[in-house]
Amino acid sequence: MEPTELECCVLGIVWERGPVTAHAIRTELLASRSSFWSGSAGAIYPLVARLEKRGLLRTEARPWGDRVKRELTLTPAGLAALRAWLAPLPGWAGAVTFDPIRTRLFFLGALPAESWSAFLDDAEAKVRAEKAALQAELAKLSGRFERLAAGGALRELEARLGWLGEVRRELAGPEFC
Amino acid sequence: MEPTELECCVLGIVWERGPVTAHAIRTELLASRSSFWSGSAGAIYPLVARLEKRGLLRTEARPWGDRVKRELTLTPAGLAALRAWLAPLPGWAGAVTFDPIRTRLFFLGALPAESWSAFLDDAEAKVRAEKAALQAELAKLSGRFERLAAGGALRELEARLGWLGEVRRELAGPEFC
DNA sequence: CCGCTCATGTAACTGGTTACATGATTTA
DNA sequence: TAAATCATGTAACCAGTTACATGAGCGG
Repeated sequence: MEPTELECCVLGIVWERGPVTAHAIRTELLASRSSFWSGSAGAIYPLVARLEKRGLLRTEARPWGDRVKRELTLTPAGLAALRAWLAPLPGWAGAVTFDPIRTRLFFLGALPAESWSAFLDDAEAKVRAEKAALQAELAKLSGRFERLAAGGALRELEARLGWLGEVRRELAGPEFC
Repeated sequence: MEPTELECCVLGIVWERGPVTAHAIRTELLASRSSFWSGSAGAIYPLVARLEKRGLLRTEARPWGDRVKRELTLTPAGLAALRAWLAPLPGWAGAVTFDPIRTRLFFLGALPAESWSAFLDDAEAKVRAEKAALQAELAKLSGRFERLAAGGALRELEARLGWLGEVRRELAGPEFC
């Protein structure tokens, strides 16, 4: 079966970070700025077990007290799966992404016109906050692709801010509609 | 319990389109450019039943042959739920969205450097195709908020194209990393 | 009368969430 | 030594997917 985005993302993290524990993967996902990746234990541990059963990951158990610490590495099949996921891109890769603000704007007419401005203030404040946090993080990144990816996220947030400004001008303007 | 994004989106569609059948909601979601909204029957029909049980939707059964056609309308509680969903925005509303291309770029180093350019070509072609389709659709839209939302989606796609160009320049440039 | 669109559903499955449970190691 | 962090898992649940099943109405 087609692996999920999260599964392949985990393969990618293992590829990049060398031998890692499932816990380290979790913390990396939890640190991600995107709300898409939760990294809950209930997602990661079964997922890792799944990938291991499919032969994409290999775990090496290290004694740690009277428990074991399981360090994950990619198998050749795992690397192949990662590469197959990277390219070619799925058909929907270019599709418009899910933006909760844009989705809500569709139905903004259900709120009284007096509150539209407050809605836009709220949206702008939240995007700006995210942008500031991302910029602070970007300054600390060193990896080539990490920086490029963060740059993309930054451009996305800037596009949203520009758009919110346009929406504000349009809604403040002529009411003929 | 907190309603899901899909549930509230359905409330919004019912608010906007007046009395509609569940089927019409499906087709509207299926037509959406975002791959996020699938509108499968197995999602919509149980969802509508759920919203009805919670008193957010009311259905009026119309005889149609020897079956019934169920037309949905918002209840006052449904309108209140829709408004509560619209504002205030959830804390994560400003977060960076999920972009499959950006996610993959993180791990592009797992592919040989010779194939990076093909990856970017592929990504650019897919985003451009989406942009063209969206522009064609935008020309046909008439609703104020519909147009504004589509404009936001367009800006997002343009930001991604700009970013892909930047990535290309960066990767073509100095290899010192 | 054939095929398309409108229309309503169900059943099995699955990936991910929330919440819980446990214990080792490190650091203040 | 107490608190924070590292570490591994499980159980119940749930929303959404895929695939299936059925049938009305309509245009060619």
